Amino acid sequence: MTEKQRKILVTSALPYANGPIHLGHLVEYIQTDIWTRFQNQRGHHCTYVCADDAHGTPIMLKADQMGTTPEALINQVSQEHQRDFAGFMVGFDNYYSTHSEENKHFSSLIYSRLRDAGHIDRKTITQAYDPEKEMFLPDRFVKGDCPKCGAQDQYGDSCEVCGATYSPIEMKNAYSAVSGAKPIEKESEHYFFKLGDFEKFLRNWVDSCVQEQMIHKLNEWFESGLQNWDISRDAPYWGFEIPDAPGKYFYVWLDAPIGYIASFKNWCDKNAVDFDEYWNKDSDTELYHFIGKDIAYFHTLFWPAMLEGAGFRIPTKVFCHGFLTVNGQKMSKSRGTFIMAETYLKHLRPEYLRYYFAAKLGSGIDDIDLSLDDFRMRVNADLVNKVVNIASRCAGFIYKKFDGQLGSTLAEPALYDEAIASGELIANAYEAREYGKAMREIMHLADKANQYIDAAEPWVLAKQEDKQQQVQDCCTMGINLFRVIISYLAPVLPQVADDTIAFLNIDGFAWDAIKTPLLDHQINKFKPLMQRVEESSIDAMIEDSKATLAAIAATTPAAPTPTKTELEKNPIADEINFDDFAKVDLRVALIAKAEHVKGADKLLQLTLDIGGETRNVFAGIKSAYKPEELEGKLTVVVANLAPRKMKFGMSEGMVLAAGPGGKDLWILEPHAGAQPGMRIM
RNA sequence: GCCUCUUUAGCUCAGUUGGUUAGAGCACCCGACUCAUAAUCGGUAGGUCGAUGGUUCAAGUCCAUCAAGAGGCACCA
Repeated sequence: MTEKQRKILVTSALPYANGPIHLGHLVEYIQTDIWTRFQNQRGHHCTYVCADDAHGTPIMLKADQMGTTPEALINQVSQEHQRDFAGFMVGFDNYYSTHSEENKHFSSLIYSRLRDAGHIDRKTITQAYDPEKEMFLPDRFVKGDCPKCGAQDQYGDSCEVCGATYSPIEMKNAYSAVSGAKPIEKESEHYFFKLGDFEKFLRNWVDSCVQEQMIHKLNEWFESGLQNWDISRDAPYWGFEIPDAPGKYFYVWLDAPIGYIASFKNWCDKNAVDFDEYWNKDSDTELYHFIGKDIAYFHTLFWPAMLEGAGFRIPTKVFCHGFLTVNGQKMSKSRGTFIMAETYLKHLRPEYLRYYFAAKLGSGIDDIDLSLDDFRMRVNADLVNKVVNIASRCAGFIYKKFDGQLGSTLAEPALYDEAIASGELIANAYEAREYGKAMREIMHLADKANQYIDAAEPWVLAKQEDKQQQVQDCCTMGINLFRVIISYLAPVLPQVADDTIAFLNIDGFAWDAIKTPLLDHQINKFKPLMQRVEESSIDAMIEDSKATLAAIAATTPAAPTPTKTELEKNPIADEINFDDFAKVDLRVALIAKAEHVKGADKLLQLTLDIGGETRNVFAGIKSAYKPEELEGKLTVVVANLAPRKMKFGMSEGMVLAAGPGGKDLWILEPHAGAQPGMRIM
């Protein structure tokens, strides 16, 4: 490599310390980890730091709810997070917490520098206040009825039903989601960061430092004007107290990105690295932040402005990625597709997901989809059937016939050169975060290798006494191609890479090492490097996910919710297509006869006329209707429901009714004019 | 409501600044092979590039409108 060694610091967004890591989070950590491993493999000095985002109202309240302290909560969550990241082989150089001395120091330092430079303003604002809990309420902790459409139980900032936005003060029947008390308005002085001071700087910065797609978004923000940013919160608040303002605390988003600095500083102190070289204003090191597109505002506006204003270096680039959908839809708890990292790891190997994400990731901000069937087939086909197979089919000959000794020449040097030559293309793709492109290129090489072995036919040669040398040579060729391919895949598959190092008896996978082929070299016995993804494992993971989430829901204390809409009590079922609906044959039915059933507490026996056919149906509506109220009326029946044998006879259909039960039960009745037997569509 | 992104073969995705018969992998079907974790190799087949208009000698590629999906709209985290 002619390139000089770069010094790079990368970060992933700090996960919030009030919940577990799920597969959506992992898109980012895996993306960043692959990039970091790639850079180091290339011989650069790339450091990857992260931390838990450990402050804010939600953590304070959750700890309160659980009867513990915020410190205890964030310590526990931090351990879980680190366990999950380690499980997915996300190799942070340092994983820290925003609740640290370093972070307190840098938060105060940056704040004071901004204040001294005149970038901090103070203003008194009116906010919702919970008189019972004696605390100010963030908008999302106020609930009530939408002032525009009247929808019940909406959040304090916007209505999910009509889409209106408003202030919690405007809501009707507002209540605190914390205590249930009626919030009052209360004034308080807040501290503001004057983002507008940096507009010119930011407009400049943006052009070179974010993806093209993000520039549109940022321009939109510029057009609508940069507003001052409220960076203070009143006690009680879980965070750092503002140095010159007792009772005021830094808003969690002020100290969160500073956590990048703090985590790095913590690592520098432990490893005797020069912190200033990386963070001084004139630093020539590189700094990259990998983030989700949802937090772009903070990382592309507030964050560079804060750094600029406080005299630190600014990020080289901010890389945004999209969100994860599962089977084409948002992750869903009821569908079992809201999969926690921990749950995944109980059933599947982390590298499967690392590869699948890599195969789908590009440099853009598009969402990526985890299609579980595709996941299984893709991983099996690419990694097991293609890549690992190369070693598997060559190693046996080398080990059995030649004592594990590779030959002294490459049978097909042109093919090897071609594989080496594509390294540049692959490296460029990794560098540009076009992992999908890199994976395609690598798989193309794997195809070439399998084609080569097929054409060389070592299994035929092996049967001929005078062709033994050719067997050794062509398998040596195959093993060398395998080594090249695994070298290219090493950032994505760290464990496979390590196992391959042991198998091939080599030092490692420095990027340029493969330029020298492995000849006259002793290798070890081949052990399967990766097993197939089984459909049953995926099914088990989904089931486990559902069970895990149900268990969590059961142990989480319900927040006070005075009123619930019908939809909240009983959410709409998963979407079906028309064909699914058409399977249900609904018919207008005339209740020809209705009578009590002897010995039944809840049932009425109905004789239904569905136009030329009568049905006997037992309906559990005795608590709400008298037989004489029903006779002669029309209703709706599911006509193709399988008959069910009941204690009192066969029930040949089901009458449709709504309501929770008891007296509150209402059967459906079509408008006048409908005729028995008509199909309802 | 405003905005961003996505929509290409059954599935998952590529398609550079608009230019000859739209590509890959997987799945399917046919054939070959048996070294390999029932892997591999060859071949066939499969698309009016979300819809409708428009610009152009020429559009998957540009413009407009519409539809579907994901997401954002900061003083929420």
